[in-house]
Amino acid sequence: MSAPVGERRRDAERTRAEIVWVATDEFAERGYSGARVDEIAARTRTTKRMIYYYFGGKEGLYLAVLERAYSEIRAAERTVDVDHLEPAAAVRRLAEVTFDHHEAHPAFIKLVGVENAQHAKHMGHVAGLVDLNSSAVALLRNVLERGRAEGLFRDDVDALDVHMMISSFCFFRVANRHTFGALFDRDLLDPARRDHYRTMLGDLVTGYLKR
Amino acid sequence: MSAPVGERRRDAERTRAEIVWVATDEFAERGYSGARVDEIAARTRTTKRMIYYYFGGKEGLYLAVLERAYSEIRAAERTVDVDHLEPAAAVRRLAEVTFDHHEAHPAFIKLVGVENAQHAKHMGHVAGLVDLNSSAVALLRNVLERGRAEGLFRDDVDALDVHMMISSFCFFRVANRHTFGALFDRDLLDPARRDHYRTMLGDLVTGYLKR
DNA sequence: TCGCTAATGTACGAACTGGTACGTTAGTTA
DNA sequence: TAACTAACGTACCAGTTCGTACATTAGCGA
Repeated sequence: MSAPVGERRRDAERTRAEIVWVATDEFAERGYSGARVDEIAARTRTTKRMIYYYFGGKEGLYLAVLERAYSEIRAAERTVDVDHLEPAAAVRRLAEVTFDHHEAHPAFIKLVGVENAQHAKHMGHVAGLVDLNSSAVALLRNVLERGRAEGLFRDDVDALDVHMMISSFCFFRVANRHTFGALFDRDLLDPARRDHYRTMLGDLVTGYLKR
Repeated sequence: MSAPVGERRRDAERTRAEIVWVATDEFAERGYSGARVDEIAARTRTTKRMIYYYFGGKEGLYLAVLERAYSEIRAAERTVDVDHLEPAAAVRRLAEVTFDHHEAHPAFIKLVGVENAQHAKHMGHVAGLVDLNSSAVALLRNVLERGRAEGLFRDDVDALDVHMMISSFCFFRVANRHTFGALFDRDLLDPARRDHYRTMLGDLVTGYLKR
């Protein structure tokens, strides 16, 4: 925020963070092979040398980017408190949180696409990722269990399937907005239609769960 | 199929087709910038020179790939005949066709991802694409209209929204199978679960439409 | 205040990669 | 059958891009 121009300051943490920040945007926007190490360096206040100093290379930097991106979701997901809501409302709330999160983090969505394009071969190298996402599904599993116990939900639904259903809708809306817009002349991210889609997702999921 | 090795044959059409075929796979697998012109040439029975001769360059080749990929869906979609089915069954049938098509054409799904990564900037250059996809939605619109007229469906649903809903599910399952598998240890394309997901999609959509 | 090391900057190289100049051959047509 | 053109192959270039060798400085601890 206040780095004196032309003066050399030593601040390892800031340098690291700034590199990861810029790289996130660059990898998300241009893909793994499309991203240029020189370009990332140019957009930071430091040099390419630092990327190799801190991250070893392009791949190491990409790994750091993936790790940070996923840690940020974790923080967002933790804010959800659904225990005091009735089952249907809780499911709807969870879907909305995913909906909002996807919309607010297009760069993350793009990274998911980039990682899939590489058959998720880097994901295994990011520690704690699995536990992280599993816990998110566990939350949903509990709600479904409650709904079943109260006789409100079908008893043949799997939490992971519901999670997939919710993610599909939210992911597609953000990830494919360009081709969808080009083909059907409809901007899926138009703010005027935001509430419509949010409600639609809730209806879709709760409608599926009701017995 | 029977090109004599080491012998020079002139067959413009075959050469063109083979280049596009290989390039489809290469662009889908490695993305636009990740794909290598030399690599594509090496995997054909001709040389890099021919790519420039027929397509002008990397971008021209990519355009040809996009065009062919979309034309192939058109053919598939035309096989659907839903007029003799009752509305709910017709919608389910349309969803299943999309489901099957996505599963059978992973390279196409990847190309959609690649094109979105580039903000769909090439799509406009492929003639007839918009009409093509619009007609697919028109089919769905007719069925929904029938359902509404018979008092079976809600009257506030938009055909394009339903199309999006269906595509989301099918697209996600194929496009994100790698990260999903890595995070949750579930293979979304496991043949043993195929029918389950197909039925689930049908239930999901028809459930949403019912009033 | 004087080293000592983490942190940073500069310059450069080797390999890669899209693209092209130029030569050659197959098949058609006058 | 001679000439002409579409189709094809070879060799190469110029720009790019990841990575590194080497020089330099900031700030901390003795």
